[in-house]
Amino acid sequence: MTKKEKILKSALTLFVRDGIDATSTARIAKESGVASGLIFHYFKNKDGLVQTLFLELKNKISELNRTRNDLSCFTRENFKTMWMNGIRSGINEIETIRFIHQFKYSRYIRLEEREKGKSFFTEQHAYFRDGIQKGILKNMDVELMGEIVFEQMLLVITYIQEGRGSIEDIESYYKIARDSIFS
Amino acid sequence: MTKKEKILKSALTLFVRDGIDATSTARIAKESGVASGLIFHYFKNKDGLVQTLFLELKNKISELNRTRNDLSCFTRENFKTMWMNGIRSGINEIETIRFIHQFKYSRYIRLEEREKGKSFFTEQHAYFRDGIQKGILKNMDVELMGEIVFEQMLLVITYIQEGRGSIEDIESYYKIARDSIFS
Amino acid sequence: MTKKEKILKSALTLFVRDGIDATSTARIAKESGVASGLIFHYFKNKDGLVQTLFLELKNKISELNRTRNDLSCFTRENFKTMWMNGIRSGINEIETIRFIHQFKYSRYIRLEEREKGKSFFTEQHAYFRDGIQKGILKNMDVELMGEIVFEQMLLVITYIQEGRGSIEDIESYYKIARDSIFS
Amino acid sequence: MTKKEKILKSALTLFVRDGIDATSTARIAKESGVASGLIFHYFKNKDGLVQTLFLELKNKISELNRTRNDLSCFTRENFKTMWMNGIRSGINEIETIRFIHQFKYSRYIRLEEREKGKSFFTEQHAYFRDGIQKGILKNMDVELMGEIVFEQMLLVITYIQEGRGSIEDIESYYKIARDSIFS
DNA sequence: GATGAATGAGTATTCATTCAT
DNA sequence: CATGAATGAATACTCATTCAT
Repeated sequence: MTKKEKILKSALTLFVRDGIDATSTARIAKESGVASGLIFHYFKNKDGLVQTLFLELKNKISELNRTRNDLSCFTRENFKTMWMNGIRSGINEIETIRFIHQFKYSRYIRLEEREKGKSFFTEQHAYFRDGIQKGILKNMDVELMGEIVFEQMLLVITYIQEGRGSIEDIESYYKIARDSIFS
Repeated sequence: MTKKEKILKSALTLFVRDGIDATSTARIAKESGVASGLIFHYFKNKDGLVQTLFLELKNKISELNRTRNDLSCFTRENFKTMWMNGIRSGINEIETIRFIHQFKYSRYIRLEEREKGKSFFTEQHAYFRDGIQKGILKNMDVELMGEIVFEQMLLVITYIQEGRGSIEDIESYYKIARDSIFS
Repeated sequence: MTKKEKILKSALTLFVRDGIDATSTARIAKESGVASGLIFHYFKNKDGLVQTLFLELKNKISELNRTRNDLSCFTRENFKTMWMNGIRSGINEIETIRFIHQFKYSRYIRLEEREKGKSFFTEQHAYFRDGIQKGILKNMDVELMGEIVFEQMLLVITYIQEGRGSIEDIESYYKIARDSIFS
Repeated sequence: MTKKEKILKSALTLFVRDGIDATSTARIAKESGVASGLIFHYFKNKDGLVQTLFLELKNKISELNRTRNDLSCFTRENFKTMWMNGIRSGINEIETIRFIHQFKYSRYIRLEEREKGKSFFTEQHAYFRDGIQKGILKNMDVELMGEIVFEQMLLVITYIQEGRGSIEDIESYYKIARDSIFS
C-alpha cells in the first residue's frame, strides 16, 4: 500500500468512527504512519482529501454495481438481484456506506455534488424510467425514487450490521423496498 | 424572548445551516446578542446546549403529534391523517426536522438516546403493533418500521421544501409510505 | 454561623485543598451555600477575601499563643512548652497552618506583609533577643531564627499529620529545634 | 538555544516571578518569542511543561551534587563541604531552587513525585544512614532529616539572596544545620 | 517524495466582577 | 442583606496549513 493509500484508508476509518469534522489531519497522519505534511502534498487541503475519498468510494461502488448487475433494461428480477447485491456488499463495506451517507449530509458536499450524491442510483435513472414506462414502477420522479430506495437500503444494512435483524430475513426486507415503488 | 430562548433559537438556526461541529459557541452568542459566557451559565457546555435543544424540540413534536392524532388504535384512516399532518408540520418546521435528523447521525447523540431518537414514532410502537395484529401492516419489527417511515417522511419534506415537488402531490407520496408497510 | 463566616470557612477548606488560584469565587459561593455576588458584598474582591482570611487566622493563632504561653522572659522551659503547644495545636488546626504557609509563598502576599508573615514569632522577636542575651540562644538574627523554627514546626506537623511519625516521639523532634538554635 | 530550550527558560523565569498558576502559556510563548502553539508541540499540555522543567532541573542538581561531593561514606568534613557547596550553588541558581520549592508545594506535583521531591537528598538517604550508624547523626528518620536540612538551606539561600545576611557568615549558618541533626 | 518544526487564528470554557431586583 | 443573571477578557489547547530541509 502506498502512503497515499494509507492516508485514504485511515481517513475513511476515522471519519466514520468519529465524524469528519472531529477528525484532525494530524490524527489521520499519525494513524497512517506518515508525516503530517504529506497529506498536503497529495491533497490540496483537508477538503481535497474528503472530496477525493468520496469520489474514489463512489466510483468503486458504481463500478461494482455496473459489473454485477445488468441495468440496460428494467425487470422485476434484475431489480431484486441488484437490491440484494447492494445489501450484501453494503454489509461487507459498511465503512464505505457510512462515509457516503455522512458525506451527503455534511457541509463538505458541494452543491454540484449534492444531487449526484443523493443516490447510488444516479446513473440508473434511465433504468428506473424504463421500469415506469413498462408499468412496473409507480409513475413518480426517478430522483426521489432513487433516494427512497437508497435510504431504505441504508437502514436495512445498519439494522443487520447492528445485529438487530438477520440477513436471512432479507426477503422480507426486500418486500418493503419493492412495495414502496412498484405500482 | 428571554436570553436563554434567544440562545436556543440562534443555535438551532446555525446548527442546521452550518452543522453542529462547525458552529462555534462564540458564533451562537454573537447571533443571539448575548455575552459568550452566558451560554455556559445556562448550559453546562456545548454538548449540554445541543442535548437541551434536542430534547425541547423532540418534546414539542411529540406533544403536537399526541394532541393532533388519535393513536389509541390503528386504522387505515388515522395512519394517513397522521402521516399527512407530519408532512405538513414538517414543512413548516423544517429547521426542527433537519436538526433532529442531523443530531441523530452526529457524535452528540448518546447511546441511550440513539434507540429512542431513531424515530418520531418511538412512543407509537404500540400503535404499529396494533396495526400488525389487525393484519393491516406487514408483520415486521416495529422499530425498523418506524425508522423507515420517518426517513421517508424526511425525504419527502426535503423534496417539497427544495421546490422539487409540490405539496399538492402529497397523495402520491403517501402511497409510497403506505405500500412500504401495509401488507 | 453567619453567611460571612460560612464564606470564610469554605474558602479556607478549598484554598488548602486545591490552592488559592485554583479555587474560584463561584466554587466558594456554592460550597458555602450563598449567592456568588455576596462574596463581593462582604469583601472588595477575591484578594480582599484572601487577605481577610489570612489576617483572621493569624490573629487567632497569635492570641492563642499569647494566652497559652508566657513570653515575657525566655527560659529553656517555656520555650519547650511553647514549641510543644505549637505542634499540638498545629495538628488540630492543620488547615489554618497549611493556609498560612501557602499564603506566605503565594503572589497574594503583599510586600508589607511578607516580613511580618514569615513567622508565628513575629511578635516574639523580643523573646528571642532575651534568650540570646541570656546566652541560651545562638547569637544570630532573630528573624532568621524565627523562620527556621517555624519551618521546622511545619515539617514536623506535616510529618505527624501524614502518619509518617507519631506524636509520641515529640520529644525527639523537639531536640532538633532546640539544638538548631540553642548555643 | 533551540526554541524548546527558550520555552523552558522563559517558563522558569516567569514561574518563579509570578507563580505557576498565574503564568499563562501565552505569556511564556511571547516571552520566549515563539508561537503559542509550539508549547503544545513539544509538551503535551501546561502540566507536561511544568513536569519536564522540574525533572530537568532536578537532574541538573542531582548531577552537580554527585560530581562535586563524595557521598559514599558520611564524615563530618564531607557533610560540611556538601552543605556549603549547596548554599553556594543555590545562590547562583536561585531560580532553580525557587522553582523546585514552589513546585513541591503546588498542585502540579504528583503523589508519586511528592516523596522523591521533598529533598535534594533523596538519593542520599544511605549517606545519612551511614552517619547515624557511625553515631555522628541523631537517630531519626532519614527522610525527615533530609527535608529539614533542605528547608533550612532554602531559608539561608533566600536570606542571603535578599541581602539580609552575608555569605561571609556562612560558617554560622552552617552551625544551625549541623546542630539540628548531629547527635 | 517525505519530514516534522513552526505558525497563529480559532475553540470551548472559566472566572472575577457588576448590577438590577 | 442577598440573589443570580449577565458580562467579556483571559485561558489552555487544537488545528489546518506552510515550508525549510
